[in-house]
Amino acid sequence: MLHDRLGYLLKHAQLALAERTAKALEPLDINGRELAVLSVLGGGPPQAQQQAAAQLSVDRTTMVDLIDALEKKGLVERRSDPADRRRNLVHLTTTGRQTLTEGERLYREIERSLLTEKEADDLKRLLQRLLASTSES
Amino acid sequence: MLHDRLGYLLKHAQLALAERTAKALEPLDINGRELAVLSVLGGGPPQAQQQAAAQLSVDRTTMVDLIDALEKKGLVERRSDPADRRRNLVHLTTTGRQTLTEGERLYREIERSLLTEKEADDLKRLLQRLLASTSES
DNA sequence: CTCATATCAGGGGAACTGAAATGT
DNA sequence: CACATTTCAGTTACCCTGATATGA
Repeated sequence: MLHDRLGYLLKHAQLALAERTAKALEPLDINGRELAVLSVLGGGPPQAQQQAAAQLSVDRTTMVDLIDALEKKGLVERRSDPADRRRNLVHLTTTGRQTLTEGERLYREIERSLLTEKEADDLKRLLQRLLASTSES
Repeated sequence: MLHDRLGYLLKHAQLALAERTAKALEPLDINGRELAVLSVLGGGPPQAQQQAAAQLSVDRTTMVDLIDALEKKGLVERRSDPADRRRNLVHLTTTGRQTLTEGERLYREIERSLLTEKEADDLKRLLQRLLASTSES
């Protein structure tokens, strides 16, 4: 049976969740990836792009485009780091912070509507196991 | 915490597994997607392309390219259905069948090396739950 | 005429490589 | 000089839309 395959299930679960998330975030004019970027940037002091990229495991050049899009929407601002002017510290604007807060709320709502809390915890634990397992060997 | 997010975990677990699978299947000159196609085609009587595409949830035009690649490698053959000449019934060649058997063996080996049997079962069950949940609402 | 199947041309979005510009 | 950060140009792989040819 095909639906027994981990590869198939992972791919389609990811696609379905991404689509669902995109639809829910439409009113905020962002998608799930952009929310994740906002989340990383808003979680602490402003970071350089590459640091944020590393946390999200996205390519440095992909991060340029992501920040471009968020900046165009007025959600973040690049400001060159006075201590090291090679770096752009990415700050959230006031709107960006509001969008982050509301987006996180909507995202949590989606997760809760799809799985029980225990199921979600179990699933995350197993996925982390799988990730660790693939990366170590 | 970012690594708490289902979206992140699903995406990266899927990528990591696909990469791992591709590497393991390299000796057979196929990747995980192609193995999945062989698996669907080899699981019963020869099917038309669109039927196979539906089972894999891939686009009909994507299936054309997938079959093209497998045919070029000598693993499958298109033969027009005598009963309905619009259709191409896709047959596995002898080599294709051997590749499928060996590929399935390697794939099961990967799954077993990453997770215990119980973990894999739990994970698959939860992913199926998630998929069902996203598609119904 | 209608519908179904397969194919092809083209485009969008994501991700990467390699090189350049700038600064430490 | 070597190295780090960002940016850009170009490429690749993937999946889709829309049109066409063929046949039921």
